[in-house]
Amino acid sequence: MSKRGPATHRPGSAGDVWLRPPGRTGRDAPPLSRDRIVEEAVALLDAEGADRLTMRRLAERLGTGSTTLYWHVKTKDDVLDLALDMIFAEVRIPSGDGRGWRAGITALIDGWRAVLLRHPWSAALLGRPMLGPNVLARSEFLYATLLEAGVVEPRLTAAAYGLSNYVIGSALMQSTWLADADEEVRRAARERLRADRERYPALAAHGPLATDGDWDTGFALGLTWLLDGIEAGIATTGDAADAAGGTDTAARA
Amino acid sequence: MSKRGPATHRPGSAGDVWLRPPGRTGRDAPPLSRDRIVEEAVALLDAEGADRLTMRRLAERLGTGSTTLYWHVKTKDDVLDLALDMIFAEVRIPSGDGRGWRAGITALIDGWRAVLLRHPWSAALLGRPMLGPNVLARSEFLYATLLEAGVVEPRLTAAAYGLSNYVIGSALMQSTWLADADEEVRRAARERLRADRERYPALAAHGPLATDGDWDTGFALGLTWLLDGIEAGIATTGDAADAAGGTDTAARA
DNA sequence: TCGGCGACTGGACCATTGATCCGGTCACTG
DNA sequence: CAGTGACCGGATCAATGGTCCAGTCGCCGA
Repeated sequence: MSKRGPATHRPGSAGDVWLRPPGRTGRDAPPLSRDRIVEEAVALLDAEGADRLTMRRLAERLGTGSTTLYWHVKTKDDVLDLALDMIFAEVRIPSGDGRGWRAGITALIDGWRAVLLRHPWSAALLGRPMLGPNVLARSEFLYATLLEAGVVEPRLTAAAYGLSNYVIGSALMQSTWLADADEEVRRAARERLRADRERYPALAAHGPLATDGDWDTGFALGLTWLLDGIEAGIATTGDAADAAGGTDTAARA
Repeated sequence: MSKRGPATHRPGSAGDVWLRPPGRTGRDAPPLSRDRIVEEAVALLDAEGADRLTMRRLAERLGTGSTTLYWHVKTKDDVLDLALDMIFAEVRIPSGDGRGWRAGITALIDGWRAVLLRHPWSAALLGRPMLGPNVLARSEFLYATLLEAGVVEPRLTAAAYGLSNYVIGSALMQSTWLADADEEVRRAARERLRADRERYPALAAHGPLATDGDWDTGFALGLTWLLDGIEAGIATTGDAADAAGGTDTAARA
């Protein structure tokens, strides 16, 4: 390693002058923008999980020093917030065609859930205010669709929140349970539950560990229940019911 | 401080012999058990939040050195897991009196939610397998009650998960939104949303920021929807409906 | 042509944190 | 009273988030 080491301290010059490539200190990669950082952060998070994301590792992947990142980003939390918002861009906002509000909302929620599961680290980050443009756009669609469907105020907030919270909770639990130490913790937990069978009879027989898998139908069922409840509220109140132009509303009522 | 300092290194002797109280190196507090650690951890978490919990601070509050904690506990995550399970002991498990399954489940879920909101740090920790005895006991009650009510398998898991996920998501969002930088971030967010009013019209008019507060009725509404859906499933399937001994089931069907 | 200015980069450095090493102390037993 | 095992803690390590400040590069006005 030819101990040039920390003694000389010549910042910027990576070796002798003769070895230094011309122009921009070498390295022809795009000049490191906030977007590139976040993009790479998402890749790193996808690949190695939330706790393996450090500023140094991220910088290394980007071919720069860790300090440089702080010029584009104030703190590490910024990176996380930006990454969280970025993946929400993957959720396609359903076009407001004539397929009714239920179809639109179902599509949105399903896409939302798919994204959260595709990036398992995201579930653990949901405990922070989500105010990025992509998140807001999806929420806007949700509120707008519910409004068009005729949902009014005491129930409007409940519906929007209920749906969001349901997705978030489901994704959080599922990705926790799946990603966290695959097949090892789960078997240990199963064993432990079977050992205490007399203490938790129902849980041991029908618990989440017994029926491993098939989260999808369970999720869909719960979603249906919520939507049914919302729809029933519209029918009861009755006002502005078919301002939505959705045939689905009338059909199911 | 009379620089006796790090030079001498006399472990265990906190000062001269004359100053040392007799017996057990002084300090008459109970001899530091795992329970006492977790108890204090919960107190610290309640008082200062999740990110202020360090092993050193915790040890300081307990009047010991940080190293000692690792004799009772393997890692910091252990402390968090134990703390999370400990607060669930506060949730009273409803007695199976004749008030029907809906009343029991509602009571459980409400208690659950109350605890999560009373200890706001807990919401952020939900992204880890919850296998403590207290959590398991509550889940056991949930499953047992649903089984007694006559909910069968495709819908059983969906019901149990749906309810849990709904509480978790709701508590996560609410305590995030409330605890996180009170009244400052919220106003900034409100402002930002009002600024982009034309981009997010529905959100700005009826968003979570507009109708600040009254989370309770919203939560109750969503819970009703879920319970209605579960109940409808029982009525449809019809088998083993009144094996529960609950009068409520028959009454509402 | 040149001086400098602003955008950007990174090596050294700092404080904090989780965790470990290892030399202790204490109550209790034979 | 020696010995044993439960328990304690100062020093220390490695990793991490974040800052300081000395640099480099492209560009723009004089």
